[in-house]
Amino acid sequence: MRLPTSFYRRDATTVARALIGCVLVNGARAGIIVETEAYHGPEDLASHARFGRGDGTARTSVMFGPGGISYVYLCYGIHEMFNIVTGEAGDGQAVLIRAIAPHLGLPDDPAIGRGPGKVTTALAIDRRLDRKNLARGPLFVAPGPEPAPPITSGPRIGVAYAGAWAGRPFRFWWADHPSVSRGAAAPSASPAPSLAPSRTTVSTRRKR
DNA sequence: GCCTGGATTATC
DNA sequence: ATAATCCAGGCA
Repeated sequence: MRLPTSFYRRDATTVARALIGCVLVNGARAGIIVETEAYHGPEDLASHARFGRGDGTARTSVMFGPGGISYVYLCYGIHEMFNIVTGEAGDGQAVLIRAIAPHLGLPDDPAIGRGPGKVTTALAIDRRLDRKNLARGPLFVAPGPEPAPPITSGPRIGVAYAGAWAGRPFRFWWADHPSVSRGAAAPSASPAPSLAPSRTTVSTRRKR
């Protein structure tokens, strides 16, 4: 059973949240989606859609098509990123799959799909699977088992350049799940920093 | 054409 | 902290 096209033809934020707990399948391999990010249309300064639809030649033109199609691109020259186009034709939206937990055909290691580059490596997804219809073919998403998992949201990762859009809570993850790429809830597990001896180097600068 | 900078990850 | 490594956008 796979999710129907209608599932994807909704707002990116709605789809990003709804995908948590679903099963991402590529052939004989599958993982449970535990972390996603919503990217909106041209108004979203963090989105690849921010430069407009680019008349057919642009890598991102697929984002302006109807929901339910894959969008796979190369980031930093090294990592393949897997996205699913959402909304209606013309919207320019997509959801990035940032982390999966191993399910079928994968080593039972919570780190195997922890991070967007790891997701594509684990499931053997690359740019040959760009622009594929998830309603048919070996690449698709199936509904997850009930009950729905606990979901938390927060700012997207690595988009500090996006001005006001950088801080919006468009990242969703399965609360406290070990395969989430960065500090899920970390409820009160914090600090108590006081007893630490003075550090000699002051490298407190945080880039992203 | 040339330059810049990423929706990252592993390692120095 | 930074190398690895490729492509799109911006400008000349």
